[in-house]
Amino acid sequence: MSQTPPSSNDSAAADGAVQATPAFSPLYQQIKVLILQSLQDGEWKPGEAIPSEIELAARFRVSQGTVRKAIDELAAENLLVRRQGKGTFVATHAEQHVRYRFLRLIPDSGDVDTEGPAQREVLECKRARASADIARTLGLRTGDPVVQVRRILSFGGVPTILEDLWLPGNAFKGLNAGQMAGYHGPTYAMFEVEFGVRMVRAEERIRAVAADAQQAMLLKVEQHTPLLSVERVAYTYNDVPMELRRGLYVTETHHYRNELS
Amino acid sequence: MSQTPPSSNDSAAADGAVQATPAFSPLYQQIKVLILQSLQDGEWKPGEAIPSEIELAARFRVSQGTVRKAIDELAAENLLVRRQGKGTFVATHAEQHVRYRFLRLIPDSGDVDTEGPAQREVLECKRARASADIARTLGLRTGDPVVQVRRILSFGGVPTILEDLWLPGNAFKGLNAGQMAGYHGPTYAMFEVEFGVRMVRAEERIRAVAADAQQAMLLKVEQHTPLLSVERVAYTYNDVPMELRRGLYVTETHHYRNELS
DNA sequence: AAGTGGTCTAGACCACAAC
DNA sequence: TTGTGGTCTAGACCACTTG
Repeated sequence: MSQTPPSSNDSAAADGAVQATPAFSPLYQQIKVLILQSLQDGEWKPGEAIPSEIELAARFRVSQGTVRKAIDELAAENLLVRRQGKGTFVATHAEQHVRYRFLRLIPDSGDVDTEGPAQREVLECKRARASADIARTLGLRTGDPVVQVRRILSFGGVPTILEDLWLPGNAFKGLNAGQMAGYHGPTYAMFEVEFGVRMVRAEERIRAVAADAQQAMLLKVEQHTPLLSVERVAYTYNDVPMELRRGLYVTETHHYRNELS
Repeated sequence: MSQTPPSSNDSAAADGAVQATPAFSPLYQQIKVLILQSLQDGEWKPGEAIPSEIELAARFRVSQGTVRKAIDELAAENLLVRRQGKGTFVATHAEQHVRYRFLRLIPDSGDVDTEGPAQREVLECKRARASADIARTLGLRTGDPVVQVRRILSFGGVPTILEDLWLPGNAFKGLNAGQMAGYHGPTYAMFEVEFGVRMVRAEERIRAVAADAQQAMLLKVEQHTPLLSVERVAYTYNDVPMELRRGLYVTETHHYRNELS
């Protein structure tokens, strides 16, 4: 960790490109990258505590304040969770207060708790080969192995979400319907435990569509009922796409909630 | 600004309630409130620079680092914008890179720039009285004066958004169709300039609905076409609601983009 | 009591923008 | 050259958790 000056750019020349601007990178950003690296490498697993700020400061040969700023940013990105008096922990989808952080559909009453968690029914869970567009969004090649899942989520017995998931076959070897249905808690928490894959962020594209005959049957609504089409790409560390998900949401008694700021 | 100790709780007893925990509030939070107060009071207007960190530190009798932390949080909330070497500025909807920050509908191509800004057609702009539910969400009483606007936004000549807006009559006295249609740039930027109202954050509830006869006609689509229903409540400083907006989005060539993290 | 994160300070220096 | 925000440090002390 060079300190004086804070190395203009530590990254080894990956290719022959020459940067006109040396891209000054603050020390705390370099520390952030190092911590991120340890997270990726699984040195600290979801739910575990990472070393204390003082330990990390010693390890990286910087002041506690610099480590603090790096951790602050990682906490702001929901990769770490700070708990005063206890330590800093690797974020996980299994925590109570962030459960279903990525599920934005809530009952119109707003009272998520009375409803409880969704009931899951797995219709299909099979190995397949990636089509061209699925391969593209998952960063694979056409024909590469993928796991495909189709399921229905119900709230209070009412089928509300029909979802198709595509996952890279290599990372999710051995995923089966039993796991998808049996795990208690968010699917993403199961992915962490069973496959060591932690979803960090996601992008969604939302449209309004009309239910076709099959979709209407599965969701127990009239054909042509307007549905929310939610296409999600979820990413692990380092912006690596690890899931494509296409969902159809019934919005009779629920709505998709979003906060703009 | 009490410093030793950092006043356990400065707020005067608003009611007779006794707090079991004194609710320790860090100095920088108190500074944050003071800055927020100045923003609300219009001491610094959108687009203007606020005093330098050193000046604010002197004014509040704290160190620069404490002011910095307060400003950091306000910048993270998009209330202030820092520009190295120049100063810290009050955020505004008129800035180029945050224009239409609250409009999440983008063309499927993803290329927002080729499309350019929306064409606005104001169908209606009238004074009215708040119905019960509109009064409730705007924090008014039923029958209080409101301004109601109906308009259509088109992209490349294609009508895409049909919107109804309700605004508190007192704050938006004198708003007329000419202003709504004539202003170049985001409507929220016009609100800042003409009425001194800055929208800080908003909540949206999204559903899929079918176009009725009138909506279909106005948006030039088939009746029963699935549309995205977006109900937004926008807030100024201090979580005061200042706008209710009900929009219907055509999602044939556009989609609502959302980022989860 | 010991260890963790959280706050606050003061000072030095760097990067950027404007004059 | 000056003034702004941005980084980095070192140390003191506070608040929270656990033993």
